Amino acid sequence: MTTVDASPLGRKLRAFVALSDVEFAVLSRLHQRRRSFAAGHALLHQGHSQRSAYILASGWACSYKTLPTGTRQIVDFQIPGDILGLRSVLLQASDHFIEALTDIEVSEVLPSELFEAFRETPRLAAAVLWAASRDEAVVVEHMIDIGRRSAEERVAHFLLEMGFRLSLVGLADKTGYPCPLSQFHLADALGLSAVHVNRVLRKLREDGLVTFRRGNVHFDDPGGLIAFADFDTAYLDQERPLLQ
Amino acid sequence: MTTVDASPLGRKLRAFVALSDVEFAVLSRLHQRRRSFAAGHALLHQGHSQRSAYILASGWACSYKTLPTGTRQIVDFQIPGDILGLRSVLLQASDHFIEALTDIEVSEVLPSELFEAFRETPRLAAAVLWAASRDEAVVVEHMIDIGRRSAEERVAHFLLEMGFRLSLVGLADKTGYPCPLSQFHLADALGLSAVHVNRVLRKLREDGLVTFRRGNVHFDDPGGLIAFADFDTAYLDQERPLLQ
DNA sequence: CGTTAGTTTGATGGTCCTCAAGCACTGTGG
DNA sequence: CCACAGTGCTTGAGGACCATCAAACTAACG
Repeated sequence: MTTVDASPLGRKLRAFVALSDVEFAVLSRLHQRRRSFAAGHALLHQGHSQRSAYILASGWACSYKTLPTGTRQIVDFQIPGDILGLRSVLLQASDHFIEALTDIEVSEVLPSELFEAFRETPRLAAAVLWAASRDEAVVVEHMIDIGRRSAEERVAHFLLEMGFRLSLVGLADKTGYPCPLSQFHLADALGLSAVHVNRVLRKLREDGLVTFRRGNVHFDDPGGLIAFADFDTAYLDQERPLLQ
Repeated sequence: MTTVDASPLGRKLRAFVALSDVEFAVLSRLHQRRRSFAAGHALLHQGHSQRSAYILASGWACSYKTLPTGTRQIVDFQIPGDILGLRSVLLQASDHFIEALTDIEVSEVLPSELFEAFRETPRLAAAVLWAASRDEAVVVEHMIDIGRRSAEERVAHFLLEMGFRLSLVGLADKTGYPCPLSQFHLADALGLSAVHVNRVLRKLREDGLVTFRRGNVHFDDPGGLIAFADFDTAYLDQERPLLQ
């Protein structure tokens, strides 16, 4: 059972359902096939039909789509405890790319194993559906960022969101977190140009709100930043299990 | 069984799993509690904890979030066959609003019924997860629209997407479809101002690509529009059931 | 026939993009 | 030990795209 206890995914799912011993065991089995990938490795190609999903154990990844013009849109970043490629198991073909941003460790899950696990323990299916819903909520908030917030609010909101998500798996505290993203990554995620991201980061730093530098995010004025970005954790919240 | 056969949701889910008689019966049961709402009725309030999900039988709805500045971002439009408020059943509280755009008919589904259905027929859970994944793919494409496409491409892409989705439930053909949206709706969905939407629609009409007027979308040059918008149906596709 | 919601068009300006060039840091090979 | 390249960061100048403000117009409806 320690395997699951130690896994970020187990921790996440337990926030939604109180998992029984049997369900724990089934979840453990999904963690069997451990693999490592180097930074830059593509786990999933747009347009290919896909065999596996992955549970991210350590490192950062990102999912993105590309346009014929060569620009790309990063849809979301994945951190430990997140499931990679769930959608591409269920849909016919992958409609996006997934790439390791750092060296990562994952558990590979075959579609058959996933469906078999659902068949055995429907509550686990509900829990995975919950996790997928939460991911969608993140994507939606991301869309609000791009559609209706100014560049400055957008960057502030995004840095806070990643901080909150990382803190749920013990990878951030209130002062900040290590962050492997370049300004180009931020630009591609937030629908901005890298040049403008740079200017915005400078502004936020000069205003004493947040410092993004040398692979680290430091919240200089957490309260001020939260107020400025209108950051509300409701869409990320998980206070107590919903299903007993 | 005719109930399910006739329901747009049944049609949608059968594209993913070949449903057995038992699964059909469970799905029928979810359609029992039929209700009607008038245009403008709010089915779901941001911040409230939610009791029910709804399966949309007829009419249009939309989900959106609001910002303190008073602006709003429409996340997606729902058409017959779509599930409303699934996320708010699973997450603690609703993080968005859902509103009827036209008079609508829905089947109300209580969370307990949904979980019970999952327990009885895990394949139905997988099918619902598939439907949720597809909805997320739509939201993601929507994000690409806002983040990386010009206003003109964005409007063109959106009109094509709705056409394709509607055609899957028999509410559109290649020449166009009836559409209850105002230019304000388009603006709120696409991250534009209503004034600019108007100018873009005029341009698309003058270029002979598509006409949006008096509650109707008419594709004047479907091929040209698809090319212009770089529209690829991959993310919406459902050619054959994945699970036999 | 007044009211209201939605559409259309014009004028002005701000946000953010693009292009361009210089800087800082890191690792590599001569 | 020092070019040198590569990657990412920084700053400037000019301009495009789209927002905002404002006002007239149309259609529907009581």
